[in-house]
Amino acid sequence: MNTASPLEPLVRKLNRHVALGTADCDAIRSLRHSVRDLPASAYLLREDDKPGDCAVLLHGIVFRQKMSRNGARQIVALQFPGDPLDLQHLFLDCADHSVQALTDIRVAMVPRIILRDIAAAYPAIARAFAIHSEVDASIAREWLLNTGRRSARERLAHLLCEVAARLDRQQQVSNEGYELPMTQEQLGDALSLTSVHVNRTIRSLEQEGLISRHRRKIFFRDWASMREVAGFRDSYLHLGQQAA
Amino acid sequence: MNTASPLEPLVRKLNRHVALGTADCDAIRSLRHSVRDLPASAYLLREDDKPGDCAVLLHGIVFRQKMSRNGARQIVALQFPGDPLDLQHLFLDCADHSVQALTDIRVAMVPRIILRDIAAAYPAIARAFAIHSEVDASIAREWLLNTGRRSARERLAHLLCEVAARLDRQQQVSNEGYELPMTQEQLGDALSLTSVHVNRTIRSLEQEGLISRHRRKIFFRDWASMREVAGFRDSYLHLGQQAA
DNA sequence: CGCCTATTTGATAGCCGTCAACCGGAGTGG
DNA sequence: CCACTCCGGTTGACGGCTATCAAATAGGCG
Repeated sequence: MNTASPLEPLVRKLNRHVALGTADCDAIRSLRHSVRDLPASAYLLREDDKPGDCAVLLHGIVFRQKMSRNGARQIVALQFPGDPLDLQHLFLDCADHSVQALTDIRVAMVPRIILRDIAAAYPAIARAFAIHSEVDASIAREWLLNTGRRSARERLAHLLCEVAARLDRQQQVSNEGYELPMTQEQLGDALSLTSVHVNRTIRSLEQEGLISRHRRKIFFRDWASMREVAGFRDSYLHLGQQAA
Repeated sequence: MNTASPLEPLVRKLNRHVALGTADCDAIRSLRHSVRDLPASAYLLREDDKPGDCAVLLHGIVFRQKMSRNGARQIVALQFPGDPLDLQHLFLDCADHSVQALTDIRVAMVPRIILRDIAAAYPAIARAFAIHSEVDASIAREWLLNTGRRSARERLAHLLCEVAARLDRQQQVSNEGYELPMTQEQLGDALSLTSVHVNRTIRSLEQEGLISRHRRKIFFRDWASMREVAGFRDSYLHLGQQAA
């Protein structure tokens, strides 16, 4: 078994929801690809461009964004290691949003056709891709609820809970804290707030003892209260499920 | 060729983006299903429930919604005739949102397994499903931008443009008007506004001569200005594309 | 140490929500 | 045929959450 493949994070992520066989896993590990390192704020894809190769995130954080005509930016999704970044455009020939590195990242570039082919050849992998897309869509719907119907305070708390829950699965949340390398302006763009208001809000959470911060690391001092403030229920992340 | 199948709207919709062969089309038309009529506001699926059979919308309009803990509702998607309504949950065993009839509707219920099987057996159909899901996800991202970064006026205009564009494809937009059978409260829930503010906003669009209304029918008096006000670009609907 | 970016803080303004009342049309029943 | 009812639409007054503008502080990196 070839566990040394750079694509191992993808295998782990896909295995989260579907029980892939060894043949499936090995097929993924053997995908033709090239590893590439990119600096923070590099673009992987720009809106209106034609999607090319598909990137799989191996290390770092990536965000998806759209711009309104008057220049306001909206971050519409965050992606973490193991996430395939181009399932959204696998069969479309025009990108409807941009994909950009939040931190320095490492990705594996896989030719589009290869990804399509492997899905066609391995039904379990096709299903894993489908589930991944479904969960991504579910998160987008929750974000819609978040920006549309929750106050700034709830919104911020909810995002912090979501990131913790998603990172937790990857053992990247140590005890009670994790690093969220987003500027307050980026947080604002994800939450549809201004950076000024993000600052006031995060500060109020801190002063009430719900979280504490050191550099860009965030510590949950009172996890229960945070979930309560956010109204956070993790069912939309579909974490528990092992195949359907 | 069995063009009399009730599932013809689904064939037409899937054919929009992929060139399906006759065998594919006939396979869809022959799907085991039962047609059912439901009254407005009937639930097709409730959040937290286990998804059962998959519904295909044949006639009428359906919306997807989520509720925040304090009872605020957010409509996260609209679906029109031909849309499969359960691709979002095809491989998930817990619904993350509710699906409800906006108008009286007619649906075709297809067993989940049958839908999965046909996708596995006919690659072109699997691709059509994937594309449909990708477009749905793209629309969700645009809604996120819409509620997050646009003013009430822009938001409303954008929704009106989107519905017109999506209905137009089905020749349900006569000349310059179409019926949008949503109450202002429902519009508010889709736009993250209150019904009061929807009223003021729609009224101002009307007084400026951009639209006119008669009952629930909306007429575009000045299509160009509407698009301009909304900052509407239809590329996110991926309408033009014929296969990838 | 100096520059640059990110964070923090204060004052002010405005969009939209909230509350409350009234209107108007469609269906119902007398 | 008309009164009643009910739901949705309309309107006004007021308030609050968040944006905007501006400036000072802090932190990271050369």
